[in-house]
Amino acid sequence: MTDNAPDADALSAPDSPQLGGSLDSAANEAIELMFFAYRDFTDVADRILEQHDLGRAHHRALYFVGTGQDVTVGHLLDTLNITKQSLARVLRRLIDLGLVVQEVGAVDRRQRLLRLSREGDVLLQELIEAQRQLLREAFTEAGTERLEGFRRVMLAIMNEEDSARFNRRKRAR
Amino acid sequence: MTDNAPDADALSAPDSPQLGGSLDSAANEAIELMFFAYRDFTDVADRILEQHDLGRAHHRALYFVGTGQDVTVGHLLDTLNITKQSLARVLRRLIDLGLVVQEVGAVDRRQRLLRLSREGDVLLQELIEAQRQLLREAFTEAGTERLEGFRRVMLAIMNEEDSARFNRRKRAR
DNA sequence: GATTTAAGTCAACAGTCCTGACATATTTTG
DNA sequence: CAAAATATGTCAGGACTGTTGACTTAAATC
Repeated sequence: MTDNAPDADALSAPDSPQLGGSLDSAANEAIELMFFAYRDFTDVADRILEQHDLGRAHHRALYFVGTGQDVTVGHLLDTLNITKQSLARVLRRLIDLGLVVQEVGAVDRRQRLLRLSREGDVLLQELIEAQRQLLREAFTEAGTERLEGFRRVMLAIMNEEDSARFNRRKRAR
Repeated sequence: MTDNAPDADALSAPDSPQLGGSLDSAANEAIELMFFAYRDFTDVADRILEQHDLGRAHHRALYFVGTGQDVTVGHLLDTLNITKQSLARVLRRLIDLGLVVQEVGAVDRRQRLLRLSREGDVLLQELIEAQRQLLREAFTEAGTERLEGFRRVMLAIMNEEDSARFNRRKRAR
């Protein structure tokens, strides 16, 4: 290997110049894909939430209460990465509306186990179905053989903490 | 083909029962992938923005000013889907900080053409590089052969207006 | 010259997030 | 058992981002 061999850089750098460059332009493109796709993905739920005078924060709380088991306030704080005060306002509203109910924990009576009421579940299912429909159509349009690529890349974008959380939740299903 | 042939439903329904069910569970999974991946994707930029006392709204404005050409206030309003007032506050700050500069439009003097100052470009490049790095690593981890699947699904998730906007921007690059 | 368009601004309000402090009940620990 | 730690709830107050609606100015267009 001489100093000016074309692949001298390729071996010392993390990626070959070509691959690195193509990864870069793919990443540039993906920055916009993330922005627009996420916006449209949340939009379909936002339209439903509007009719109930609820926001995204309520959606998130509703979602993780409804799809987890033995969810406590602490679990939610952990999953959502927000402060107690932020969650309290949102949870208070959901409880006052009768969408979420609390029970004193059986093993640890300091805990408040959260679960959805029937009305809460109806709303959550409506929200989930709207996003599920969008995604089903997207998978079909893109070709279901491309689903695995999408899954793996999204999983790789997640940090370790969140991918661990994701896998825990998936295992629990 | 008889009425009770196994593929009778498959042909009349949008999806076969099995495929529909597997699409549903893939979509359920994808709902969480979208949530966690987007959060971690924005987090890497948020950490940089924090150091400059800027928020996500500033990031978005900076991004579309910096990556577009002959960007006017109207274009930005259109792309970001927010109100004039919301944008005004954010843009004012960016201009006061000297990150964005305005010029009177040459063809239409009512327009204010927006562009980044050198400092604005430095910051934007720092933000883009942080997200690009995350995505490069994700692509490598997932395997670059999976990139196309990711791209196509994300594109299919976008609504028509946004995918048209995305393609216009891409063509312009 | 009248109308439309692009942009800037003002006032006011809502939702979501934050920090920090403090109270209560309950569990765990020394 | 008393002390420390934990789970939750709440108060005060501040920041950012989004909304609506109305009005002004300047320039382009009809």
